[in-house]
Amino acid sequence: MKKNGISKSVVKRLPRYYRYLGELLNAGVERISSGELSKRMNVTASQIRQDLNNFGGFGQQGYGYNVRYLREEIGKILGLTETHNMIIIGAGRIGQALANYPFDKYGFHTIGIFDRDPELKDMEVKDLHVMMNEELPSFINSHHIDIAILAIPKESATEMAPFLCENGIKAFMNFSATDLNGILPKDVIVEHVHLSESLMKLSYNLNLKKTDDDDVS
Amino acid sequence: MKKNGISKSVVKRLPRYYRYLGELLNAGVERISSGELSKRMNVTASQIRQDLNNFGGFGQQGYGYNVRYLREEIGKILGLTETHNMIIIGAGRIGQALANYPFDKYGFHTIGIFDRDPELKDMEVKDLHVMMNEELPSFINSHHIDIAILAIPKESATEMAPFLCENGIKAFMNFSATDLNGILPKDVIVEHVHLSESLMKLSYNLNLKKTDDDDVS
DNA sequence: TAATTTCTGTGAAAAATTAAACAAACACTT
DNA sequence: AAGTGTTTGTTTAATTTTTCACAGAAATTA
Repeated sequence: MKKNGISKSVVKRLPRYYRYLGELLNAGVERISSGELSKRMNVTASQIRQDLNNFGGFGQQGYGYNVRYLREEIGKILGLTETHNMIIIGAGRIGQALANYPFDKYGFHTIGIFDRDPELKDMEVKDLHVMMNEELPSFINSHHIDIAILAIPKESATEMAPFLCENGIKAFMNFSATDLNGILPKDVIVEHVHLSESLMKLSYNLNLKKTDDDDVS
Repeated sequence: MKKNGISKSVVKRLPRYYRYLGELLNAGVERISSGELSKRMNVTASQIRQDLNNFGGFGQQGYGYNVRYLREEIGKILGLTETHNMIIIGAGRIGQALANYPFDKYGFHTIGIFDRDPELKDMEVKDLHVMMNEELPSFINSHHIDIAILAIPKESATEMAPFLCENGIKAFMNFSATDLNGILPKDVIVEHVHLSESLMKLSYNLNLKKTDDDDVS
């Protein structure tokens, strides 16, 4: 559950703090108290203070937190001070959409997009040209890749992920409907985006509300 | 945190059980014990049994769980026995990708896709034609819509979401970089997919590993 | 500059989540 | 048909997460 003393629950909340602080900064807000931030974010002030104090004391009694400074510090914690190179595996609609998504804003740069379908070879996606999977090893070898985004079906993903690991990839953002369980070295990092499962959660809550409403009537 | 006695943590795991059971079913596995499933899923057998027993006793001592039956029951709990109609707001790359995503497999049908850009009007997306936002109220009124997928920037989302609520939408899958905090009726359900934040979590873990590795050397 | 207010950092309490343990129920074997 | 082994449902314990509470530090005010 924990790694390096920081719990997953805390880490999950950091990007959200980062986002809210960015919005405050844009709005010209210079300082903010945990109490005020808690109101905006709908969490307890105590949780904000506890979360931040996992990494150090960024605030000052009687003053609160300096928005710009705190945001920068969280950025450092999240590793956003350095840029990350990414490749996208799969040049279908999802892959293309992700290639055009403004991840660059946070230093995540897509520098290659790959597919196995020869029909797609050289197709222009954003400012890139689709390459073939065969070209992956040499491309990975000649560029520093931090993250591979898997925008392919699960059958391909279970095949490609270990292959990519063998070629040096250490982190994945996985859009396929599999957990890649047991097929990757344990030090490889995977972040899952399971879209169907998000919808199922939504469906559960809809279902629940319907039942509750029925009870009332 | 809880609603109807079932905790969010449990609900979050249900779709994953559902997925694994589907795979087992496809593999022709008729029955499974919590112990065996726990090995495959990398969770404790105790947690599986606890989770399931929130909804009833689906297993049998000395036998385990019937895969098909358990999957069906979880499907019922998740509300997958009935179909859900969805509309997609935003016909950009993300919207188009989602329109073509195989959500139908689980009963989620996209029956309309909308944009505000007149250039996109009538553009064909999957088997649909892009409609203009102005047509939303009448469309919602004449169709039963369960879920609206927000595939638009945050500025548009904060504008469209309340508007859609006024027109009867009760649930959102939100891809924009906002929580829609405080602008929606409290009974409206929102499921967020924050792609940038997923990458930030990944970045955090990469950063952490790098630091750990440095410590070792 | 003294008084008052604000607000953090932190230790302790409460709540929630996860894991362990085991009795009872059933399946399977001989 | 009795005995053995398996596996659930459930209670109890451990752990984790969240909230509470407040001393003390700094800012602001008078």
